[in-house]
Amino acid sequence: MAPARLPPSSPSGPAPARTAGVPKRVTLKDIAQALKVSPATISNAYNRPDQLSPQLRARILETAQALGYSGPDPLASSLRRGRAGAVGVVYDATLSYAFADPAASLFLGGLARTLEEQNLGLLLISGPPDLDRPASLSRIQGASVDAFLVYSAADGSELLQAVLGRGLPVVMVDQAPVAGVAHIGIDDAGGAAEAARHLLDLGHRQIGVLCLEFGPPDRTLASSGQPRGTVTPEREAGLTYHTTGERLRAYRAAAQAAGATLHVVEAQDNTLQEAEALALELLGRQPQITAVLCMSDVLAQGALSAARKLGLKVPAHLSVVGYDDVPSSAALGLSSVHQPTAQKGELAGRAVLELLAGETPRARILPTRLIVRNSSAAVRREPEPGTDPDRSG
Amino acid sequence: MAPARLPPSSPSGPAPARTAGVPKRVTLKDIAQALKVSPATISNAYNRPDQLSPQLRARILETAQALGYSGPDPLASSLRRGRAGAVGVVYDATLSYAFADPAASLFLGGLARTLEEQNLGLLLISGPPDLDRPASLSRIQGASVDAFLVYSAADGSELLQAVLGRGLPVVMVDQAPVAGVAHIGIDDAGGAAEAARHLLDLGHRQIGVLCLEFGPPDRTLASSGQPRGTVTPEREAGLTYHTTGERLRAYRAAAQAAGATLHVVEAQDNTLQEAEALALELLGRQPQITAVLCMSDVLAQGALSAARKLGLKVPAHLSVVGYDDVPSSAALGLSSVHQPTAQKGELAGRAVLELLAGETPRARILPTRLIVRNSSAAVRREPEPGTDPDRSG
DNA sequence: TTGTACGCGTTATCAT
DNA sequence: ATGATAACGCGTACAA
Repeated sequence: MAPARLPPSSPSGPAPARTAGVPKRVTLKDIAQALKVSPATISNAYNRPDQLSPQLRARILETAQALGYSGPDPLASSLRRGRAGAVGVVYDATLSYAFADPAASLFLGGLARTLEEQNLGLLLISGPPDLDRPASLSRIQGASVDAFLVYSAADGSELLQAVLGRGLPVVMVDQAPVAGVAHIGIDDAGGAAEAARHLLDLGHRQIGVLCLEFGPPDRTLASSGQPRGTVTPEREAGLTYHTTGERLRAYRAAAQAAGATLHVVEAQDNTLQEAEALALELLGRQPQITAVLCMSDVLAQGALSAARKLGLKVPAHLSVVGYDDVPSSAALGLSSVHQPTAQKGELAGRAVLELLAGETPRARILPTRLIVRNSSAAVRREPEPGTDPDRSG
Repeated sequence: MAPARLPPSSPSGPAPARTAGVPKRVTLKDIAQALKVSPATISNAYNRPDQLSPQLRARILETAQALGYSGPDPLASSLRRGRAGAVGVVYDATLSYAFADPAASLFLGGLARTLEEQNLGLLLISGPPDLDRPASLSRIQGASVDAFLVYSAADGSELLQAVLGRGLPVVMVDQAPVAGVAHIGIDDAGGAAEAARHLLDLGHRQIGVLCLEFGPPDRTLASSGQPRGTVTPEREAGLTYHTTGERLRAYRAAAQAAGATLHVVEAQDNTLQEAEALALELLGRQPQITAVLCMSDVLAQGALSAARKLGLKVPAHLSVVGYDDVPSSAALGLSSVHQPTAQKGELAGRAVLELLAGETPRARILPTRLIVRNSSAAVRREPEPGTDPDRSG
């Protein structure tokens, strides 16, 4: 049967070639034959109009239209030229999660803007739908791209290996540096330390920490009797997400210096819903907590939501500090660590372009800084924290 | 000079072939020659392991590794197989704007999830960086894809024409239906009508409307003396974004039926910042407004932000209703029209898959429904609206 | 200004 | 289980 091709439904377009038995695809050669011209001339008509008499070119375009030929096949063209015209963007998580984070979107936007300049497309390649590694790997091996950009993959991830194995130019973003690979990142630790010190300076000493994922999901955890998000030593041993590690270590160092106690839980998904559930559980279990450090604004927004459900006023009863400073956080009055997310995307794009041009981009670490809004305040000096009737809500 | 290829920096990998003058790329044929085997066998070693003695396959993989061959070239493979392994996603706006909307992200996430099942990649193709139509068009013509998905393009957009011109399967989402083209959408008008009636039922009769873009930017507006966002008859004549049109007409019909007055402004960008600025201007100019209808939650969040800056309490002084019901809106307590955004993406993906399989997907219009939260309330019966001291802030 | 010839790297088919 | 051959659709020297 005919392949899944819709007829050109533009009312203006003439009908495609004659229906001669097999609906064979029209190619450049067909046009050449129809016009008794060389294929090269047809090619030139599309790619180098200056090599052609305008009139011949007009005739060519015309009969091409008439025969239903819509220009050189991009695939064949790419093969011949040796450039795919696209950059592969690899995430070590399902795309649906990637897209759930506004920060990721911002980054991709910046990246796209830069790559568009050179007419490069963005081929999105996500991590495992669940745990289907092989499928992801084959998607990497089969990607028609000129370069790769790896974003937030776990240290030593198979995806990373697969990408490196392709032997194409690679730029890594928000990852542990790998020797010989271009690299763009932010000052994760600096921002985290600033956030932690901010809360410590406000007098908080019992601080909850909502972490991003430590690493790929650990199935063994599901069966343990512990509440979701519990950070066991085993779990912490699998701390392979660079960003999570950097931030957590910085939180801890600051807390230790101030003699404060951290209550750390891990959000398996970077979603508002997950964060809300975790925060509810954590605050219920540890009512002495007066502040929450969050590794993303999405998590922080979940914490805000949990606070509201518990009847806790922010920042009077509970301080919340996020990370990323996504646009909606300004509207929410959320204190957060700002990072130049879109710029990070642009720089990553530049790095790709430089690599493609044979240059060697230098590694860049972008600055972070805390933006204080209305979600953080000095700890309340109460007679008996924990017996506050407000907290029973 | 050597092309922009990074050396395989994995410490375990052996060095790539000998450095014999030209760093010519190793191909399947090279492996075949090195092993004195047929190219077909090498191909089989990668694609059909069962057609091979395990030992021969092992030898092949081994020398491939030694020679720095990382498997069949995806481009050549695609050319030969006749499938590009990717779907082109076309936006009629810069990707950076596309990504700025959480709803768009959600949609893409759902889409990606579905396409991943068939190992199809997502090739993102955005509209003009500014007004550089030709570049966008060439990106469409040069995209190595098996199908296209067009999302929110203007009616009759050149991008749309270019896509249709490729003769590939096409799915359109959130667009005016085009005969013969698969189509997924939502009940834009129904949701908008519900939102409007909600405010009207609450007694609001002076309602601001923050619209999404009417169509591609109109340069002539910039020089006119009118405030940004003003909806002139000329501008409204260029109302080519289907979603905007559907929603606006529904708002108007409902308002007219209730004898209410609408104050319509157009946000040229779907961003919180733009919406905030527009809302500030609008509420300053028309203080009698008691409610704002917004065509997206991003715009609504901007309106909330503006209200705060004006010292207006929501919903006591001002009601705000959004559209899309993105995740963060729940945390903000924003009343909004919910649409099954992620599901829309999945269905769009299904439609693409069906088209690729030679089937004809049926058009689907997904339902919308208003979610009432805390940003909308009955209009205040005040002695003199407009003289309220609170509003002078 | 136009044509010729070849190669890009792979895979399907059919044979052995 | 393995091999030979012919496409796939196009771009580019180079020659005419």
